[in-house]
Amino acid sequence: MNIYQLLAGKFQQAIAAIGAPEGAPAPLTRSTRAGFGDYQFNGAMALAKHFGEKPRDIAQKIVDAVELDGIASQLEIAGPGFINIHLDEAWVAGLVAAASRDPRLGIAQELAQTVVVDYSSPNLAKEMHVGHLRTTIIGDAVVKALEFMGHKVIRQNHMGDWGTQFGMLLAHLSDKLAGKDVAETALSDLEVFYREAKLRFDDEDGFADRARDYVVKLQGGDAQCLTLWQQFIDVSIAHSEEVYEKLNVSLKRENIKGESAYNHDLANVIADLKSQSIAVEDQGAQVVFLDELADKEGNPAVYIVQKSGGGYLYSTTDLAAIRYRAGELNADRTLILTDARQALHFKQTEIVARKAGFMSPEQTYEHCPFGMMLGSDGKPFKTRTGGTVKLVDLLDEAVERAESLIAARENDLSEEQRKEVARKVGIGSVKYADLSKNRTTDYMFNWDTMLSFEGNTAPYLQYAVTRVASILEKAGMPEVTDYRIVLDVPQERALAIKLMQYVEFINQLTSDATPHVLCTYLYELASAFMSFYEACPILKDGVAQADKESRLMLAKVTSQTLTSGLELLGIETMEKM
RNA sequence: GCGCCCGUAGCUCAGCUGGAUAGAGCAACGGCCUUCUAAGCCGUGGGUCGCAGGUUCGAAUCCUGCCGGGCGCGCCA
Repeated sequence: MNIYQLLAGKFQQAIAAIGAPEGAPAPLTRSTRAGFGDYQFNGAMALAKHFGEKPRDIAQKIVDAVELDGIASQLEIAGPGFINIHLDEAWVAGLVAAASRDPRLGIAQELAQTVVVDYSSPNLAKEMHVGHLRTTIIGDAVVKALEFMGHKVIRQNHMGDWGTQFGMLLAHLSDKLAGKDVAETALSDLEVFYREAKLRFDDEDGFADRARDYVVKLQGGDAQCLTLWQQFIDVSIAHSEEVYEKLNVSLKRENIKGESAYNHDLANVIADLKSQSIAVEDQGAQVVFLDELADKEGNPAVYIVQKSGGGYLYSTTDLAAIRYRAGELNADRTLILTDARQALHFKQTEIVARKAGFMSPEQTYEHCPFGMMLGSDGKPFKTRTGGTVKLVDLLDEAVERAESLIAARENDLSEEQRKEVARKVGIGSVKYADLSKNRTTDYMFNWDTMLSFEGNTAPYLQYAVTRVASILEKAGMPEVTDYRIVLDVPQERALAIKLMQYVEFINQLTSDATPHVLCTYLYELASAFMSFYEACPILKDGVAQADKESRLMLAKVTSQTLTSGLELLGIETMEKM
């Protein structure tokens, strides 16, 4: 059950019934203040203008027309014409009871769309670094939420496995091989290997030319080059899989659709663009002039699709990818998670793709940009010496820090349990700190804040889960699940309504690719539970049996909802901490 | 020069499809553990929503112009 959708539909009908014009806005929101009911309908003021009547009179007509018998216990008109909706407690109690018997918590799946999500996409020439964290975990939360809502999701890890840098790496690799295996030839540290190659590329006579030769041979399909390249890629992929494993991210090898996968189609893309006269030659290169993005003097923006030497660019690859996703995969939506600096590129790419008919008008292409991770000084996050921070190092440090914090606390965890809790808390903290912020802007990375175990953090939510788990374990939840739920105490009522709003936030997450809205919701839910926990004893002496049963059900649904939500975010929970 | 994003409490951040008295957390201060895990709960103080106009019944939210910061703009990805 989606309360918001239900109410929105009812009010749509109501304003239509009193003669509102088609398409008149029907603004419904969750109330911001306890005194204003649970939801509020704010459409009366605008309609009053249309009808030339007093807003409160219109509000009254809407109240008379809307059919909420058994759903709302009270509708009140307040202020200039707000309609405050107080939900009927028995009705809400019924919803909670139904949710408690349903693994999906009473949430219906939507009409399935096919959604391609392009995320993570590390450059295989180097190790994954902190810059890959956001795309990887935001993307993973988005795909999990989409799947939860019943959509067909195609994960695509658009790995950078095919650029000019590979010529450089292959040249360096072939020198170092001398009969040895690729894996043991310094690929254990990709970062060092890359630096060595880059150094030679920049300084060593003749090396750059050999590197370029390798690119040509590789793109031309030279068997020996491809073999070396494949071995290199394998080692590199194994490295990213290790990171995904640590991160509890669902990307698998079969989700890889790297740049190399489109190599065979790049010439076709150019030929197509030329035959449609979309791409034209300019200074030896093939370019598209975009009048849509012209400057004030009317100079069109220039979008290069093929270099003057005949080489292809990432624009070419992205166009091929669009054609594949829209054509072969029939994607209704394509979501691309990259940093905000590429916004212009994707805007241009979409314009060109649509001109060329690579996707139909109803298919969407959604670039979901995000800001950079900054250090406490407000500058890009770097190591003390100014180097790039490897993702594995960051994650290992998180676990270590969590471990020492746990060790300093009193608990009866075994050594093994403590390690496990430290891992879940450490990784969860890093992920949650990132996921809980609006992705569009840069954000400050701070160990102390994310691991402080207070406030809107992963540990707070994980702790809430253990508290519920502890009660449920002590109560030894019986099979009978048709307990009646009563919502007499304010904290019970607030918790119940919060529980039933889960789906509203998942919907927002999937439509906007914004996991932080789910984080905010889960934090509010956990807070509502904590307040309930303090105010409403469950297993203590003197609690009436009816209250005990009802509260146990509330606790159970809370546990399921928190666990489900954290699962979508890729954050692990535990029984004890 | 042009374009995109951002500016909200001391700090970190929500809120931005226009709605009532702008919210959290941290930090500060005051309460609550012989009772379901105090990694918690309850409470107090703290704001020219960068500035100035405009639109409207109503603006942190939409529009315009400034100021400040970040990023991007023909052969890297």
